[in-house]
Amino acid sequence: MAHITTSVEYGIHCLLLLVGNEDRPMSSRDLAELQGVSASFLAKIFPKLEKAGIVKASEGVRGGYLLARPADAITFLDIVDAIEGAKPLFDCQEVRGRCAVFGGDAPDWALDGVCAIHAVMLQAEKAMRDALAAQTLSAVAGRFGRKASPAFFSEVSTWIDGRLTGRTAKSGRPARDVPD
Amino acid sequence: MAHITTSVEYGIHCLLLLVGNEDRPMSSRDLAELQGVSASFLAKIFPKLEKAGIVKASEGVRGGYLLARPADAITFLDIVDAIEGAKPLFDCQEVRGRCAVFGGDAPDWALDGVCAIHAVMLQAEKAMRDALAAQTLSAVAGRFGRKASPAFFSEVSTWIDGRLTGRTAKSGRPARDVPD
DNA sequence: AATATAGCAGACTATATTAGTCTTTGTTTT
DNA sequence: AAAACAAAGACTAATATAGTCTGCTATATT
Repeated sequence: MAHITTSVEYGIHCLLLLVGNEDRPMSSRDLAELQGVSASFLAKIFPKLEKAGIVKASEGVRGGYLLARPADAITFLDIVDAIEGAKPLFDCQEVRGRCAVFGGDAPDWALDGVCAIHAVMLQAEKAMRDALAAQTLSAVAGRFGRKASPAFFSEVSTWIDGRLTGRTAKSGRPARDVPD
Repeated sequence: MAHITTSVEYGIHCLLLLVGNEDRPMSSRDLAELQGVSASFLAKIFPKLEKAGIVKASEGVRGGYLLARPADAITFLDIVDAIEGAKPLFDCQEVRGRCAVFGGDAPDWALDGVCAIHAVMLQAEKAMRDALAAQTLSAVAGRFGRKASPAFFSEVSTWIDGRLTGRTAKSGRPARDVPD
């Protein structure tokens, strides 16, 4: 699989939907259905985002998730690290110490500091992480907003409202379904 | 596993040993033993480096591998792409088209161009690739050379010579073993 | 010419990770 | 009390990686 996983992709899509949504928590189920992805899979992603302080959860019937911070204080790097746990781009096997001429006992100069190859990889990883850190949720949401049709956001809002008003009032059925 | 694999790590270690080795092909077996890694695993890596034009192979008894180009014309990116086949950092699932408000038929504006999230990931990937492309084999070899003990290179050279003179002369036994 | 040593290709195994499901528990609103 | 939520964890399936083994062809040395 790719280094940046599907979990991150789903997570970011959800967080973008939460931008500008301050007072109406959204459940992971609704977020999943709105986007056509697996609800039980999303349910495993959000606790990680919560532990990282990116979203805050509220339990109970009208519970759900909201952004825990302003969208311009959440970077893509924050999200990637929250979900994937800062996994390294490269995992050095320390081959340098195994050279046969050392006869199983590598000298100090050979093991001192970071392996020259590893150093290059760390530099590349930093370049990637810097690029991710330069992108905030609000910037990307803004970019998308400029592209989306004007009607889109109100349609989404209506969809969510339909979801919420369908709750508890009558049955578990979403409000889009034909009422009796 | 990490995105940049152990195969790449082994490959680069071997290529660094081939820098400055113009007229004495080294077999993948000797490269493996010199570095204490699996010979059969290395044997699967080198054909990829050859197809990419990074090394050239010679068959037969005194055969092996040499760099196919000057070491300052081989970048880490060349090596990573040769071995891993340019695999993407991020594999976009095109979630944007599945939004429930589209009702299964996403409008053009939603699918136009590259997904906003994907664009960020491509930018991060480019930053990483640029960093890898900026590092040549000769630069890293030079950096290592400044760090290594002066005796190291002649010890390695002696080890290789021992390997080669042991060939064919008597048996498969390397020349380091006691002669009769 | 014979042989050992080389590259190369492909089948094979083991293990780890990822994507995804399902069940249980506890909380909160209505 | 019932329904809707979060959260935790056990579980499965598919894929990728690391690594082994076998067989084939080519070639330099003897």
